Amino acid sequence: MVRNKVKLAFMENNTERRVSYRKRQKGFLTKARELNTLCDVELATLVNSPYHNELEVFPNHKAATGIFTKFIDLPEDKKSKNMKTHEKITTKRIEKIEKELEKVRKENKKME
Amino acid sequence: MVRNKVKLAFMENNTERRVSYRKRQKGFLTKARELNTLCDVELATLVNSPYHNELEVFPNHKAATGIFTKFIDLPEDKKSKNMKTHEKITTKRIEKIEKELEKVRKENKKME
DNA sequence: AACGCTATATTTAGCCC
DNA sequence: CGGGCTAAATATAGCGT
Repeated sequence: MVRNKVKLAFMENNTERRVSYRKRQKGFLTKARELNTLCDVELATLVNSPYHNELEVFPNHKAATGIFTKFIDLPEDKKSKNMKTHEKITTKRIEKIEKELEKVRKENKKME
Repeated sequence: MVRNKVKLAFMENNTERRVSYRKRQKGFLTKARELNTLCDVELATLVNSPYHNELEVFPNHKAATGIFTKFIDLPEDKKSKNMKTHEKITTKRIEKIEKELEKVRKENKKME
């Protein structure tokens, strides 16, 4: 992502991975905070890594628990009110992801 | 964050907010994916917004449910200082094993 | 191991269609 | 509205301490 591009794959070097983790974890939380504040959406994240003792939770333990609980308890049928619409959305999302995947693959090839 | 800086506050303009949301949501998921892949940590996110019908879940419904459940079920006493010490020991052990793993990997590469 | 620095890669606000 | 473009802001890999 800088100086040299980094291939999107597990970083095998322990030291580098740890340093990268610390930096990226910080950036990730910043992005979460920005999205949350600017657009006022319900957002929670959870990171469990061997690099810190406690879990990294956003925005905080209580709020995250609330959001997660609501998600887990969500009955199956609530997840697709209208199957056709649901399928359409899913298809679109898959197309998007496939495009991104293709992009990433091309980028990775370039770097080799 | 570009052209003009944006104040870290709720965007009052509906259209701008929606556009910003779409862009930032995409960026946020990318960052989650990168952190997850590069550092191989247990990571889950959940975004519920009025801008899309479904919840945005990372990495997927099943994995997220698992991670969230584990988090919610975590008993209070697991957060005690004793536990932290224990976790520290575990972390150290993991570090040791990882170093060994790295060593082995290097040796394997040499042999290729 | 953790920090600070900086050169680049990446993200994204403001526009245009 | 949703997609594409681009300039400017940010994030971060590699390196020195």
